[in-house]
Amino acid sequence: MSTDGLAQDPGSEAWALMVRLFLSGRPRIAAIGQEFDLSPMQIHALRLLEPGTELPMSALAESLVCDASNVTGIVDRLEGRGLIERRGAPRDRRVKMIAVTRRGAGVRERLMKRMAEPPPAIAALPRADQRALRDALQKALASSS
Amino acid sequence: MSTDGLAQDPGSEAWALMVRLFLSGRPRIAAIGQEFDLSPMQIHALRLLEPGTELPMSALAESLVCDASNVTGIVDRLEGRGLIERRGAPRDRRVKMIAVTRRGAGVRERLMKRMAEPPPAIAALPRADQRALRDALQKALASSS
DNA sequence: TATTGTTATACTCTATAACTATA
DNA sequence: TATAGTTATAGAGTATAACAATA
Repeated sequence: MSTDGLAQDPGSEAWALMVRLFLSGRPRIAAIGQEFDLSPMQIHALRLLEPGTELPMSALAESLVCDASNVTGIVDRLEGRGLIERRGAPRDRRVKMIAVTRRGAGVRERLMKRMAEPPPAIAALPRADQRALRDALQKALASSS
Repeated sequence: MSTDGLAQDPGSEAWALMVRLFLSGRPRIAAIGQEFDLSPMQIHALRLLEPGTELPMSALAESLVCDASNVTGIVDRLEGRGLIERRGAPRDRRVKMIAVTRRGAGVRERLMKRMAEPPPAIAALPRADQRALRDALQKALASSS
């Protein structure tokens, strides 16, 4: 007789806890988005555009894991607010390179700083536990990426 | 001279790694949704409706962290597919209780099982690290919830 | 011919406000 | 009058298909 049929091994248990942590953090993410008046996808796109670099629309679509046709609208709205801009590519006149504007870079930096703040559940954890968490995650991501 | 201005303390570093893990896992979540032809919010709603229990629309709205007006549509679509049903409440004829149907319970169980599978990065981790991860997360969530 | 980005279309999620039927 | 849920509306994300310009 199992209890609820889930979470047998420590890996699954850890994963279930991470999902819970993220679901409970949804309001916080939404609130940060409202602070900057940016939708989740706009945040995601801005995050990908490091100042001083350019990305073609196609690369943006791939990183955002959505169809290229959606990127047109996402870029339109960010460009409409002066946060990013479309530039022509030197070799191929079909492609458009996307880059943050100076204003966009400022917004991006403040936004990234807010997003980087760990949620209360993590921040309140004793340093030893934070380190254990960090080390295990570092190991996990080192192997996959 | 700092490296990139972020991730000073272990808590922030751990959080940044978790965000990375979740962002890299987006395609996987999207793929699971497609398998079942369910949108993220439909998945979330189905997850909340444990078989044998009922929830009023208002409770669903609160748990989904969205306006009550949205729940009407989300419930409409799940009900249209026969996965959940609206029932009258005994005392107050204004409220509608939501519950999974027998078919919905079957879909829900298969769905939850797929979602519970940890991503490769976690699954490939040595058991000792999985346990360290689980224990730290357990501690974090115990204090906040 | 093939590819990059756009447009057109249709569906889902989102919030706000106005509405109904109860209480 | 207050509350539970609905409807109306408008904006944003989503995929598919058709299209223009360029390769």
